Amino acid sequence: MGNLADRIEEYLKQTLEQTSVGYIILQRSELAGEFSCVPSQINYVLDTRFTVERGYLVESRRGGGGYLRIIRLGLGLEGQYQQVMRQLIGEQLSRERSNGLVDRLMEEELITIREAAMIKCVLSGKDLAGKFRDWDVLRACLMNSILTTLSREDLDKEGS
Amino acid sequence: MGNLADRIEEYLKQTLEQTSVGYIILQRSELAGEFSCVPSQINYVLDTRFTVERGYLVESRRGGGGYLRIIRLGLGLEGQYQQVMRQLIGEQLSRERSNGLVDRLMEEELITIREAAMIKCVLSGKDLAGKFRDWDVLRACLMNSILTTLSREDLDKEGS
DNA sequence: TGCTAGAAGGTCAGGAAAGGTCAAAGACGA
DNA sequence: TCGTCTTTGACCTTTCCTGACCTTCTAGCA
Repeated sequence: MGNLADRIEEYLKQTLEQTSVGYIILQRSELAGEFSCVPSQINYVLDTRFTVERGYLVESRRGGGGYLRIIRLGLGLEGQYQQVMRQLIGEQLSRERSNGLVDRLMEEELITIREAAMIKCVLSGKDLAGKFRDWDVLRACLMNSILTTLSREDLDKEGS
Repeated sequence: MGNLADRIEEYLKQTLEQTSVGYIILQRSELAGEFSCVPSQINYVLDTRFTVERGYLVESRRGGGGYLRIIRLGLGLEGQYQQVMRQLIGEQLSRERSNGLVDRLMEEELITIREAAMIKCVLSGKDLAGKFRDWDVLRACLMNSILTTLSREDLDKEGS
């Protein structure tokens, strides 16, 4: 474990452990400075270790005052569901199946009625009949995005 | 939020919150003085943060006795906001604009933080880069679907 | 009335301050 | 030795901030 990427990964995960808000914010160049490496090394670590599959989401902003924000995705009760769901989704997703999944999420009280309605409506493709092909592929992508958002630890169902 | 533009934005929004008339009037140079920056910085903030998508209108007048007036567009009840929004959406919708709209819906408390995150994530198109063309058209369609759901009277924000 | 100075705000280009991308070189294990 | 993982550096894009210069409006004065 002497290698740089592993050490940076370790450091970030430890910092993430300690926070209660579910995310950390940092500056790429600053972190690179601490580890005496080039900034792009940080991207390498983020790209390879902090992926959605591994339970993390990374947001960033460029320009003056820019930052990186690493968000923890839940792996608890809700997370288990997620993994199963993702397997069920696969590359393509029909409307029937997506509706089924959404209903399950609602029954488990992982999403509200309103969220369910919104998701179903978006995935129905009603408003764009004919405009796009590969709608089943698109639906799978969208459903995945939604699941990722749902497991963000910095958000809870209560909302604001 | 160490950066200047964000701080000015914050300040203006707070001032707007506190007023009851729905707008504020101020002098560009004076505000610039308070933040110790050049006047054109104020324009930058107005141009990037107080756009129509985000629910603001800026009027101004030059010359002696000139001023800036920032108006917060109210969205009223009865689905008035829908009409405004739909006009703003049109046939195509860029990501910047959709993010503005979503922020606006959240500020108006028409959607929760979680719903906002979900919508943004879906509209970001991050997970399906390259897989689809006409993403701006698709985004417009999806946003319209979402608005439709939001206007359903049988659902309220509290959800289940 | 017509002119003009001064007092606003507007525009635009350039530089600075972030983060992003990509390919090539290096390191390391099977 | 081959292939994969790591590391680096050159170059790119986005966002922010400043300053020089422009336009518009009011007021005062001849």
